[in-house]
Amino acid sequence: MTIQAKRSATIEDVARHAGVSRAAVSKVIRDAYGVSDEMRLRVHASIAELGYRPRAAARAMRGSSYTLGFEIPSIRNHFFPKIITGALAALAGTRYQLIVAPAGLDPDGARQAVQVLIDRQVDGFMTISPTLAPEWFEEIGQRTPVVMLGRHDASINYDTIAGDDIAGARLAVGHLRDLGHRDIVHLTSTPEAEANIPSAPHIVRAAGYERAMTELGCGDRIRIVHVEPNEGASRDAALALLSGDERPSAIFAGHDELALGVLQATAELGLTPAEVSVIGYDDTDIAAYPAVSMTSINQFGTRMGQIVIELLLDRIAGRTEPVHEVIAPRLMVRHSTAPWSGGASRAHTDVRQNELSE
Amino acid sequence: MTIQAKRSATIEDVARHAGVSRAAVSKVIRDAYGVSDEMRLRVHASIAELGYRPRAAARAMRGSSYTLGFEIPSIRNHFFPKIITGALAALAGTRYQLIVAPAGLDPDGARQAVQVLIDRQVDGFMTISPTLAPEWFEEIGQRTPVVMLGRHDASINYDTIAGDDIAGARLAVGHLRDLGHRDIVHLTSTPEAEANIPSAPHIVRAAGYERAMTELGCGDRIRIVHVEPNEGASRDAALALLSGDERPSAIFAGHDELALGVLQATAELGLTPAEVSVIGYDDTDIAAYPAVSMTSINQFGTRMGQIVIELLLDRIAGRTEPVHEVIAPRLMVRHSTAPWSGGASRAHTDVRQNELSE
DNA sequence: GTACCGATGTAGAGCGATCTACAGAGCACA
DNA sequence: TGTGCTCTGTAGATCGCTCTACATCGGTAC
Repeated sequence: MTIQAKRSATIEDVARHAGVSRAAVSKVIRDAYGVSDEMRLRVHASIAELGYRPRAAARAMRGSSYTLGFEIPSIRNHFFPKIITGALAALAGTRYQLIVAPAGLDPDGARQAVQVLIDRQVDGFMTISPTLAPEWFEEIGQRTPVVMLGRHDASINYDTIAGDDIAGARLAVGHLRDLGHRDIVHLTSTPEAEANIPSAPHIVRAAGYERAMTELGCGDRIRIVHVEPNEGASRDAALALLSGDERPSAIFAGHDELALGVLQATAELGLTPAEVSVIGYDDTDIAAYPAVSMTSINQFGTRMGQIVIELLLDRIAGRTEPVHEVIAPRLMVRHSTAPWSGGASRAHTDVRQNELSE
Repeated sequence: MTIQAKRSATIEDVARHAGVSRAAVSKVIRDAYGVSDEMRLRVHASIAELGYRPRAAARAMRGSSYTLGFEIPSIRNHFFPKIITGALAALAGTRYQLIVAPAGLDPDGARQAVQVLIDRQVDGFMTISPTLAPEWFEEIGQRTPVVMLGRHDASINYDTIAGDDIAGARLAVGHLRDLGHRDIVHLTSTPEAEANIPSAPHIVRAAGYERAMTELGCGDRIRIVHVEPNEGASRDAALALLSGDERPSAIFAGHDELALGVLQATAELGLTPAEVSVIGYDDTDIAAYPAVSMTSINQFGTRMGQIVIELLLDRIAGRTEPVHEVIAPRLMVRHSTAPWSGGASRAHTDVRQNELSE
């Protein structure tokens, strides 16, 4: 054991150790054509003995980095880990690795995170950026496989995968309607920028809400409330809404975090689900937690993560036509929704547990 | 304009466009010594015009990649996002970027994730690996700055940052003791491998529990139950524990996820906090959620994330002596703990020693 | 006038892989 | 025996940066 910190082995060291050329070693580690069994064995033995690991940076200079990247907005949203879990499972057994670039805190964080991935020369990446321009991704998509998650872009140079937000909104409104609710408010978080991207999930959900309300005979009750995308703001908005004159009988929130804020407000006001039902979107684990037990729309995030990987690997393998996947959502009925009491003070909360989850 | 998808600009293009040498451009983008103001301006103008971005891979070949990496175990644990949030804040304004390598699903996932980061030649990384050998990190630490989070290793080639788990356990036990509880069981998740790392957080918490129990006059009631680290297993174990003859009056869980499983069990058995109090560790956001309202130990994860970045940047700047940070935890009292009712429903008899062994 | 000096810029090697082009061996077939 | 083909393995260029060594230049000191 030498004193100085030894540099770790390079392909050159392996080649010398095995008594072959660098190119030969390269072929072996890439499983490329033109290697005899005997050679393969010898090289693998040397690799093992020297503890050699190819440097991703050097590989990326000419070939591929064997790295896929995920750009993730605010990591505190519990929906995203589901996607990553699914992706990791799909990646097991391939030679590809996953890195995650969390969007930073400033407004331009998503774009920067995408740049981080491109700068690292990932072989493909997934992005969840409701606010970035499609044109930008069209351009990037010409060079690097891209999957956009959540948005329903009609892209040609990149793929998309999204939940069927129209159907999801329909499920939510339909469920409330079945329970006798008519005054259903939609609470959504639409930052200014997102308003420019009509294919963004929240925009589509809102459109789905309007359509469902109309189809179910509540077209005259359509009411959409916009709010900053955090639980506190949602609670405040809900408090105002629920203590005003025109109290709705149900609130359909654009995602679970908002719905949790609403639940907080109903708790503070002492309102039961029979008086004001609440339904979220994403079915994050906190919604499923028994003490919370919030009705929500499940988007099958784990499955989405798997498909993202499949789409990326397909593109890497050469596919050029765009694919637009849409996943049917599913209603998860829990205890935050109940038959409308008709405006009476208190009513029973019947127990309908739906324990299936991811 | 040509038809083919244009390759993005390289340093060569910028140099030509600005009418200077590659080396000059390199100096400008690295803010290195020996650049005139006039030159800096010209180069920056060309960079902007061409939309040039240096490739991380090429930089990593000779210099640094300006990338820091975080190895994160199971991303579904809500504690880790806090750390990342803190790190992102500390990173804003520096030239460094953060990438995250999620540990895969197989048993060796943590090691592989660390390798992913090393292969990508990050300039430094953080790891949360309760089970990997210190020797391995001592060796890596000679070449790359490493911060180990959670473990109390007495390392010399890498830094550590951890909550004061002895103090945390003391807070938990002390709080329960103050409420009149004596039969306090410690529920901990210790996979086989972790048992070999005495500095791992769960091991230290368990030791802290024993010490606190002894100091607070409950040395004869020490009972430690091991369980697989997931909510379901925890619930099952709690159900068994709470419906057995020797029902404890309180359960101190090694982390929130386990505590949530216990809460589920107490809910199913209809036990109130006055009968069986529950306390967790990590103070994840689900614990703070009003409907859950679980007493827990806060570890200041966001602050930890900041410090991790500071430690890494310090090392990169040349520090060689190890630093071992310890963060004092804080008790967050909520509604899952309450003064002991005195065992109204059942009397507790003798208490056996725990079954911890090898 | 010569020597020295600091400041600025350039030339060219080098990082560790991949990839293209090609050489040599072995074999089949006319 | 000569030709052509497949199969293995090698040589050497190359990717886009950084870094070391050195050239140049104007100013100052002696």
